[in-house]
Amino acid sequence: MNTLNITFPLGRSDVVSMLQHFKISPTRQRVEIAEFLFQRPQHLSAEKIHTGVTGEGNRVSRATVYNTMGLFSSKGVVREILIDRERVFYDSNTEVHQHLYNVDSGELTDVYDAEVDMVSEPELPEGLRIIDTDIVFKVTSR
Amino acid sequence: MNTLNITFPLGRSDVVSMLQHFKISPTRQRVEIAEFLFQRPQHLSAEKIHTGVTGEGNRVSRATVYNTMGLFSSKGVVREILIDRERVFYDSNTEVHQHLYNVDSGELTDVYDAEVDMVSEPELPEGLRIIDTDIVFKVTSR
DNA sequence: ATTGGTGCAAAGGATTTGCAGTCTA
DNA sequence: TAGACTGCAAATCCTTTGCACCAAT
Repeated sequence: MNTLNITFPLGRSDVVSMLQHFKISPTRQRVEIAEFLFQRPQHLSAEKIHTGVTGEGNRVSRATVYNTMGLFSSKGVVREILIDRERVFYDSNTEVHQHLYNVDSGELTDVYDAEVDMVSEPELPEGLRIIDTDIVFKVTSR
Repeated sequence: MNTLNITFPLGRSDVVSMLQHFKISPTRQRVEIAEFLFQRPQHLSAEKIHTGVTGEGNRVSRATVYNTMGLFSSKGVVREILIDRERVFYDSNTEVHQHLYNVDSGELTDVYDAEVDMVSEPELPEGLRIIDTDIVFKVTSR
């Protein structure tokens, strides 16, 4: 996966070059969405993104948020996380890392423990290649 | 996680004792659903389960399928898999294993490579314990 | 002009919920 | 009889889609 080293937060010009790096034309809406996403590493739902971006005084439709996040995911700008039954989360943290999901609270946090990287890849059928490895530790306090 | 060694397929009496083992009262619907699930290790959506069970001549409502699968998941009878944006899958394979998800076809297959088990667990905040570790390798043929 | 991008509202579809009826201890 | 369970249909709510308008090359 084509990732970048990011120093949060990213300013407007950083965001623009990032989008160009991923061959995405930096329209106003996309830049505003990306700026919001890369203020810090975070896990956001489409709705949160929409609220956040419009809350900053920008005008972006819900449909465009979905379009844009679909585009960003497919290009590798963000990572799609499917953990919560309710909705999709988008992870603005592009570093290699894993997730801790608290099933009681729904809270999702990052894990960086180096040892996890030792996971060896499975035998793959001909012609297939791994594009992403998702590791989620489900935890409870009960 | 409280798992059992299962030899597929499970017959009605096996299913009944399994449910009792998990402290689930074996109603007619639950037994029929479990029988369908444990014919073989498989990944099924709620809709597929409903179609399959009623197709065998049993009468179970969609709501009961959802109720039952929620109950089975919470008790550890099956494992919930959230990979497909569209719907939840339930895994009747309770052995420790990982998944290969073909993003092109949506196909989900099991992985048993022993090496993957070497994954070490992350440092956990006080009072939390891991109840499940999900590892998904996303693959493509493109 | 053509292509790509956006916005709005409606549609779609999986899952949940309310509630009445049913079974069972 | 109480409590657990089920079924039906309506409601919910995230996400997608159809389509008209706008922007940029």
